[in-house]
Amino acid sequence: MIKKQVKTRNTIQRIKIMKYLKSVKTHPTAEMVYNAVVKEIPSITLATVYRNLHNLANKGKILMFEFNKEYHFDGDTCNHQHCICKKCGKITDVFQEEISKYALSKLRADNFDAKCVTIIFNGFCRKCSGV
Amino acid sequence: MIKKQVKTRNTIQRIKIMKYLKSVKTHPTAEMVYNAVVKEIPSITLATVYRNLHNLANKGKILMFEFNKEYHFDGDTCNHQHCICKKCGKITDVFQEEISKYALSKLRADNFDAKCVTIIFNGFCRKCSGV
DNA sequence: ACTTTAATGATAATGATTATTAATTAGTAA
DNA sequence: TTACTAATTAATAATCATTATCATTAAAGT
Repeated sequence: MIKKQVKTRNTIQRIKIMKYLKSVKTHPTAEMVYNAVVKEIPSITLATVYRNLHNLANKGKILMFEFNKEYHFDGDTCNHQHCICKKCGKITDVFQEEISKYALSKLRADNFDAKCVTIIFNGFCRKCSGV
Repeated sequence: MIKKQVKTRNTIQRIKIMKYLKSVKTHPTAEMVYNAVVKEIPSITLATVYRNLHNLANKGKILMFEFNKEYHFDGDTCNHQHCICKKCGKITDVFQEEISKYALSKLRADNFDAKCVTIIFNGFCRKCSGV
């Protein structure tokens, strides 16, 4: 059960991508990340952005979730939750760790070793709830 | 705020799709639903399956969520949770309504009108946790 | 400086989902 | 029963986010 540690390299591409995600409070898609980073590294390609985002997510350095057939990335790996508006798709953060903690502590699933919980509130944002 | 009620029709395609989802405890993709239903209605197409699945999900008659770039459907709309194995992708059900109830009741989000919660436990199933 | 191999850039390929459109058909009313 | 209307279908093409391929480049250790 010894997992061979593939050593990673801190390329400027990866560093810039990471830095961008940390600087932002949104939940950008790969393309949005690309649009931001390409300003600093004109030669970077979308494929490289995807590669690095997956790499970072696998290492647990960023979060990744799917919505509307797109991956969204989050530089904040602290235990938080999301609200997604069913109408406009806007994603906002909720920082209530007790909700995740409760879920994990109450889970009774003998055949499953839960590492973390994804909690998404589905509903309507202020702007869309009156429609 | 009067939403025009588009009247739907109970086509045999829709009925068979619904019946299949109710008969199963898995979380099939559109293609899996197609493979099952095409045995009874050989002329049905994948596009029709997609159309109906979206239709049923929009009406709240089935649940729908994304995983591994695919939509998964669930004929059970009761408040339950899911466990997804990070390794093999297996999805299993958890029926602990109190977890969802707690999350919804504790949520403090002034600008968001939450209708329901999606709770997904990420980890490893028995078979994969020993690897 | 030299070596190793992870990572990149360029590009093609993949594959789930959606759009289009003419033909059907469920549901309703005559 | 028959006719009517619009929802739905089957067939098919198109979309587009993501992934694969591969020759080249460049981190990071020696």
